[in-house]
Amino acid sequence: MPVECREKIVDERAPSPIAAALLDHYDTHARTLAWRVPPQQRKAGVLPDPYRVWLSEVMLQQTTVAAVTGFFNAFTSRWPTVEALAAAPAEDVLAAWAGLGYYARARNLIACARAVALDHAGRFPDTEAGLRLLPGIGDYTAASVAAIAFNRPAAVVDANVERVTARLFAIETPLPGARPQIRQKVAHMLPPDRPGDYAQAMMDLGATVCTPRNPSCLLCPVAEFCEARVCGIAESLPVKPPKKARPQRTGTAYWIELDGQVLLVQREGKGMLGGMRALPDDGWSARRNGNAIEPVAGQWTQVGAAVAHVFTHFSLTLSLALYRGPQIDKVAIENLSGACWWPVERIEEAGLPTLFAKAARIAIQHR
DNA sequence: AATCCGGGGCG
DNA sequence: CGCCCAGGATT
Repeated sequence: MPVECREKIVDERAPSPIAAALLDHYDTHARTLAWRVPPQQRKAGVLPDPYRVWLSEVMLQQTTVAAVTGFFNAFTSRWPTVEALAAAPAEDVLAAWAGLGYYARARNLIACARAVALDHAGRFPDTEAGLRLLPGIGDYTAASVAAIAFNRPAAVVDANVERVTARLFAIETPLPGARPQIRQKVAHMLPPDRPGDYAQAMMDLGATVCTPRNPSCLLCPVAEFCEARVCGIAESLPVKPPKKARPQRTGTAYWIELDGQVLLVQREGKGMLGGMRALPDDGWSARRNGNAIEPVAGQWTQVGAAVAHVFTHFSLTLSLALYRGPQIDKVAIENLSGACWWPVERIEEAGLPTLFAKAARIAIQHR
């Protein structure tokens, strides 16, 4: 075999100096997070509980660490194992998820926990491919659980890693087109002995140093390797596609209270806020305004203060109407699909998504 | 490849 | 106020 060829092979297997610098920095600057094992144990080679890694990763999908931490602690206190979560009533899990958003995650979380408990004897698959087959686990989450919980050499690419990598290699191709190239760079740098720490080191760097705006290049452990910094274009990377305008919609929610109880409904299993408890409303959606038709005949009071709420792809101005009588038949109104009466004093426990929690708060002030 | 799906925090 | 975030499922 020619020497050049052998050298090339050896060169490709040489540890990436970037990964080495990242890991050194991680060893002294890793964030302390609720789902991580303490530094002492981590340095001793102790891996985190796959259940906790999976739960944290699902919660962290498009969601910040600050928003997740409280929910993670509440979930793991209440359901310490995947078997416990699998055995929980779905409505309890959905209610516990209320306020965290992207409720399909909660529905998939339940399905995944039950699949692991029933089909895998309570053990998460320890490979990327095995994990990828479970509900709610896509490319990113499969790679991250495989790397972090099982130390598998998986390329973990989230928004942090995309940003760090796009800057390190001055990749000016707009996302998502740049993803294959980014993924290849991440895989190429991957240190075979510490895939989990490497993934978390990249994410920590993106979260604390290589931030979207005002990156702290002076504090960056890999600044000397960063092509974007040399070019002075770090802050402009990665290039993202232009955002679409958000339509403005209007709708109405209805507060029907009788004997200290308020009428709630359960929303359809799919779509907006799917499966969640809610106030009855007039059918507003991202596509159209609500029809403002009251669910039952009677006297209604319009509350002046409406709820302004911003979703990912539209903004909603939600009006609120309070039922003022005459006294209605409790049984009759339960014909509304998924209707149930809920004690007003315990409204916090109903598991209302934030939009309806806001509306309920205003209704209680005005009743 | 596009679109749909929450909510909060930050500059 | 706009931008961002440990993305996945569906079409």
